[in-house]
Amino acid sequence: MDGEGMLGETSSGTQLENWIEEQDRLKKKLIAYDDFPWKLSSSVELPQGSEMLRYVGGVDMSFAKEDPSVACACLVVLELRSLRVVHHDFSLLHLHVPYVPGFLAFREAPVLLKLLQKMKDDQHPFYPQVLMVDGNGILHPRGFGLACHLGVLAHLPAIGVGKNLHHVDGLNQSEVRRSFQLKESQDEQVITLVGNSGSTWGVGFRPTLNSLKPIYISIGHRISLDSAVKIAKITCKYRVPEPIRQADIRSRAYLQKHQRRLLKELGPQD
DNA sequence: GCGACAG
DNA sequence: ATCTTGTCGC
Repeated sequence: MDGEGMLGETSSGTQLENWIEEQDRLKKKLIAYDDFPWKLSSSVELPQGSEMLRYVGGVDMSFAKEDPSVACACLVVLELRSLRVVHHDFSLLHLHVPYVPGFLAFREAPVLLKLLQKMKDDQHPFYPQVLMVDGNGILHPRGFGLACHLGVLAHLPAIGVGKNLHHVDGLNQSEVRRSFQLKESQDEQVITLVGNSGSTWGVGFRPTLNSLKPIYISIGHRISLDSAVKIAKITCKYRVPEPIRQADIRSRAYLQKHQRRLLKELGPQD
């Protein structure tokens, strides 16, 4: 009668407090600068032993309309130069954790981490050097979105990519659109997201001339905003960066293909 | 108090 | 996140 149960808890607020504590604890491990051995550009001579960025990962999840708790998680790895998928893996599961704005990671991170861990355990040659995440990084109420969460727990450089703006620190979509219009005469496709407090949360980015609606890039882990934007630019064939787009397409297709078996096997569970 | 709120 | 038809344009 009191609206509890939204989180499956018996005492309202307790779970949220735990989640906030967890985010604040992990946030202390966040690295907000380039912290990787590879290079983005080969314009200059390669110092001996230095490697290039070659394998870019992407993660996303899809859900069944019949039962929103039935989900498909997908991890893809693309070869940067060709933007071809060189690895993909899926996980079908039943989610018990609800989606709560600001706490997406507690719903999606566990299964995505498993997919990454599986590759690592197998010492897979295409294990990603950087991960693009369908969800924000520090562009988040407490500065620690899904991309940060995954990055820190997987010890992997990560980039947050949002298709909608999470309103934080006074930021809002119409404001971003106005900013683009002011610079529209020029070739400007990137708008820095500076909140009322003066801090920079990420950038609004219009990948193609067609896409009026921007995507929102923010730091996940072990990478600077500049590098994150560079990688977003070179992975965009369409509005959504290819690693995330492929994870999205494939997770949805896989879910549909196995829908019949899913509803029967996962449905009666619990 | 009311509205806003990644996926 | 998911539903859903057509439609405009290269």
